Amino acid sequence: MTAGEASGRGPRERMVFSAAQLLRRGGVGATGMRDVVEHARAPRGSLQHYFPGGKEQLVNEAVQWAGRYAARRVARFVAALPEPTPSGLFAAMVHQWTDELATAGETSGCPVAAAVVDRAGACESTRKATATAFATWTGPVAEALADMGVPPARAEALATLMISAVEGALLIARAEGDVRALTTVVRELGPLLDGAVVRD
Amino acid sequence: MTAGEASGRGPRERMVFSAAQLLRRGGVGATGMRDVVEHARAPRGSLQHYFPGGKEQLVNEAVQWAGRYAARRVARFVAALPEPTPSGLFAAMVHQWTDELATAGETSGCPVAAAVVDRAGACESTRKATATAFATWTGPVAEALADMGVPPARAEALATLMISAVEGALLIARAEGDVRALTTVVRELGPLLDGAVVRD
DNA sequence: GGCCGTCTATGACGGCTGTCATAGTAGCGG
DNA sequence: CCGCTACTATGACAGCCGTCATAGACGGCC
Repeated sequence: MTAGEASGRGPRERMVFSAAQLLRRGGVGATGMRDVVEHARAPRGSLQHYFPGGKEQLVNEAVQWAGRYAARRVARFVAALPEPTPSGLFAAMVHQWTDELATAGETSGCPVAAAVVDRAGACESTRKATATAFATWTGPVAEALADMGVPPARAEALATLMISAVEGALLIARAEGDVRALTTVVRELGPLLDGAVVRD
Repeated sequence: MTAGEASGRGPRERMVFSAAQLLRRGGVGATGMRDVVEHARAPRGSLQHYFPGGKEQLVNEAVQWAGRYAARRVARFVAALPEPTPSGLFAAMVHQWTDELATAGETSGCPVAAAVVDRAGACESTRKATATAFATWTGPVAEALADMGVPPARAEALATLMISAVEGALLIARAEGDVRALTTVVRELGPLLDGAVVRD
């Protein structure tokens, strides 16, 4: 979700991308439509053209985009891992955020989490969008675990645990302005994850 | 954080309580000052009297209150546990939310998480308030683990892991409208927690 | 009674928000 | 050149927000 991710694309995709970006730092309330347009360097008039459903639609698409993005990341991690282990995958997933906090000194959060916090109770369509986003994120993780030798039944559960831990630790890390919680979670959860692998 | 928690108290404490309550469901943006006053059945004029620092102060106090509340809960769990084990404590912590979702069919989230998502990047004082809230929550948990036989060095780390897992699973549960993530996390993390106990 | 500190009441203000109405331009097939 | 579709431009609107100014009520204490 770094910069340059959406250059060359059409204005529509740039707006979705920018919305996700802005959601990460201030939540739904602090993310104005005008801000999105400006951040995406898109024409303002295009808003009502591409997103007749208004802010709700834009937020929903941003959330779904984030889900697909996370899934893509996982796939890339798995492909790049020298010798794939569950703890290695988990470390790679977390590393993305520790890096960001280390370089920028301040983290943005997860756009899906922001949508849940701000809209889950008020807007059913957005709630569903966040649910599918988590699902499209959990899927590849569970699949990767299964490929590493984790029994399929447990792979799904462990994937949920991994994502829960990441999201929670990210909250704490943002609060503390420090990567401590993220690194702690990686260290403590690693052995458990690797222990679920069944040698064959 | 159930109803009746703040009856009989002065209007000031009622407003802090109500703020925390409202933060849980819609985040900071959706929580208006007028809403807080109405929810607390407090006089509107008292706002600028008790909270001259405005919304920022009110949110900060609500967050700190939530931290103390969570710590109190943990202490009560520990006292009530028949035979104290780390997994038992963790299950009790999570049970509070599964209960709420089961009865109400819809969960509110954690006010501290809401404050982080909506204000961590914009308001330094609120960010610090969330950090101390997490700290006052983690403290009793780590202490309880140490009392159960977990080496103090690991107790702190495991407490962070537990709270991370709860917060993350709560996000997923709200998104899915289902307790699945919460129960999964309890089941998968339990053995790891109990395994950290050093018999003497 | 007069004063004062604590608390409450109420209306107004400026600013920002999402949304919409209306009009305009660009490009293309005919 | 016409007409059509896709896209953009811009200003206005109603509504809500947090904040503040001002003034009133209550109660104790000299």
